[in-house]
Amino acid sequence: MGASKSESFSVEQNEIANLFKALSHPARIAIVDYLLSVDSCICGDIVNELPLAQPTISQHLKELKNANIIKGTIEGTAICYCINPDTIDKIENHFSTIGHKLKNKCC
Amino acid sequence: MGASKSESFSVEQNEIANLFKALSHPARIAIVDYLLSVDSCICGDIVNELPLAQPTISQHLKELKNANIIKGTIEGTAICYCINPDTIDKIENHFSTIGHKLKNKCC
DNA sequence: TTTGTTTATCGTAATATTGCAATATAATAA
DNA sequence: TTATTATATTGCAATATTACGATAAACAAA
Repeated sequence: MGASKSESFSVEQNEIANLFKALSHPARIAIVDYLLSVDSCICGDIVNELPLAQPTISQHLKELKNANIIKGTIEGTAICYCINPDTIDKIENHFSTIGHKLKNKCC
Repeated sequence: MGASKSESFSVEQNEIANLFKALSHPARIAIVDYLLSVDSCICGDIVNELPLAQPTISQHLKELKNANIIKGTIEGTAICYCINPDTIDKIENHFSTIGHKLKNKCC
């Protein structure tokens, strides 16, 4: 035992939990912050922006890509990453729904 | 090696990552879902609602409490948990900010 | 007091995550 | 072709998370 009992929960609950898991590390938050801070989507210097080794950043980028939080397209020799607005919308909607449900309660 | 290099990132980045970490497990999403589904905040039967042992649920509740996502107040012999709207607001604002930043870009 | 009920903590095994050196891959430039 | 540059993958050690049985703590009821 020790593994997450994900099969005991709904597909939706697992999906949203996986989205949050992708954002649950400060390095990945920093990557998202950086992608938002540059004007265009053309990047390829994330490695120089973060205090982590290249393989580590590559791994974090992979997790963000798997969760559909960022998209990467090949741009010559570099890869151009940018944020996937659809996924951001999805998370926004999740919290907007929670917010509405909370208004019908007192706490 | 192995441990997260959280000290390399900003306080804000660590804070928001910790919020997401608290929500990055389907059991904790299920707990939040359940708290939203009951009409009042009076609960104490979460253990019967989830397919996990009581110590495991107690541990998940503790993590949600530490992240300020839920609040617990003693209600006689049971404990009454409810969602902390301030923290939900905080996360909503985070994504609303991201949404606005994204509108100034093309992807 | 004793009993039952509810929640928390301890201890531990199974599993997952994190970080990086070494290496591989892919594409361009010389 | 041979560099050079950018990114990905592999392998592994360190650490963190997850789950739960056993047990404790707190408290109301009998």
